[in-house]
Amino acid sequence: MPQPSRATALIERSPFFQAAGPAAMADLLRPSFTQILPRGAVLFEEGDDPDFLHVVLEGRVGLQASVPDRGKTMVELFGPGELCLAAAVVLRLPYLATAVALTEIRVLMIPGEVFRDTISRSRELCQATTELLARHWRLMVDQVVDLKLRSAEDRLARFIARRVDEESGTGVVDLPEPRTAIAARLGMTPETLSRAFAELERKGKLRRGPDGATVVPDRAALIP
Amino acid sequence: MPQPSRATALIERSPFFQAAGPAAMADLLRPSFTQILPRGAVLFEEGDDPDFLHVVLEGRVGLQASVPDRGKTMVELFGPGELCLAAAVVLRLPYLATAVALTEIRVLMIPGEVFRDTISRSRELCQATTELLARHWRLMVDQVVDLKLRSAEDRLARFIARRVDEESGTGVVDLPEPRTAIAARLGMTPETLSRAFAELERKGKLRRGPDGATVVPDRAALIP
DNA sequence: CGACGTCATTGATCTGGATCAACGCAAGGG
DNA sequence: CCCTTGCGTTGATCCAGATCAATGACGTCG
Repeated sequence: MPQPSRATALIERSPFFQAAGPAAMADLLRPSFTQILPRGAVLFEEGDDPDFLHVVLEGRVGLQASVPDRGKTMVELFGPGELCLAAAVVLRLPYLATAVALTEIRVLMIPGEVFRDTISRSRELCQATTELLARHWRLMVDQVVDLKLRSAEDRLARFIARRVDEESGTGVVDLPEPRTAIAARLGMTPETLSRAFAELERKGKLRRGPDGATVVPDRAALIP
Repeated sequence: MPQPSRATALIERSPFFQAAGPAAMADLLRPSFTQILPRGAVLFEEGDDPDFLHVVLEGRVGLQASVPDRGKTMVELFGPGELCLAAAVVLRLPYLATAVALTEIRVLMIPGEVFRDTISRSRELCQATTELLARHWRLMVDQVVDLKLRSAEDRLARFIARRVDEESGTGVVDLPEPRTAIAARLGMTPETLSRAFAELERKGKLRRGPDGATVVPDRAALIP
């Protein structure tokens, strides 16, 4: 059995598993396992049936949607502690997007059947799921508002500011996912992303750290 | 008691109340009431606490978000049978958008406390809510993909096509909400919306009916 | 009934970001 | 060690859609 202790340590903190309660959590974890996948690996593809609920333990996963003739975009990025695509699993409906590992990742795989069974036994888990989906809905609302009302530069600034919170404290953020993925998530081309970075640096809102790391001198100045 | 029969008739069909089951439905409806509001009325405002869960019975409600200095957009439109903003009610968190009546409307008002109590008593209702939110999340994903990958004209075409389904059958769609609201929902200006309509008519994908109604000769030809 | 405010349409112009095109530079791979 | 191959950056140009401006079509109210 590959390090169940590390997996639980990471997810115990997450508000979702907190709300689900220890009993349901144990039920979910018993038949689950973790997997390590290289950058570029595909967790599942558009049209697949949702056999597993994936919980990101390390690295980043991107949810990629595509439209024939019009290319692909990144709908959402998931980091450590986040579950991707509860929606499809809950609805027992095929995924409508593809999940790709944007870095090397460690994921917890919870069998879909187990998740659905546990939901219909545990009231806490059901409510935790409801709240999780409610939060996810709000995130998508934010993204829609961003796309409709904010400029490319503002979108990038806010994206980085959110990462500062997550890694709370030091103004050093790392953006381990490829630029193309960030650009797609923010609804712009890699070229525009590159220019937005340059502009934020020029304005002193950002500095380029020693390795590739991004340094935010003043988080408040970043959010427009 | 103001026509409870008409209210139930309308919502009994909705997949949400179907899934919730008759018992939970009755619990929800007993302390609820309907209200009739004129176009332009505000159901709740950004920052308000969610005291009610609103179910649209007739007319259209728009969910409007605003960003200081950058104006407002319409995040989503809700029609008959749809519940707006389960998310805030579930999370007991202030609304992050404003709901406006885009036409004269009839809404069912379910007290937030009642909804939350019933959820924690009825497994079916909890699961129905989870599935509702999962579907809503998917709708927002669709909207994000639309905004990122499709042209203004395509977005309008798809918007109308969806209405054809809802009113299934005749190719006559009515768009009772003001053009400005549709434009905002689709992420474009009223001017661009107007030109998109003109272009679809020019291509024969749309015809202007006797009154202001929109006629779709061939739904399949509309979806790009 | 006429004045006015609101909203849709149409035309002319402007611009943010896309597209097209090099180029630099690290990481494999022979 | 050199030669790919794939990203990210930078520069030049283009275009979908925004913005600005004017006109028309209704309702509503004095």
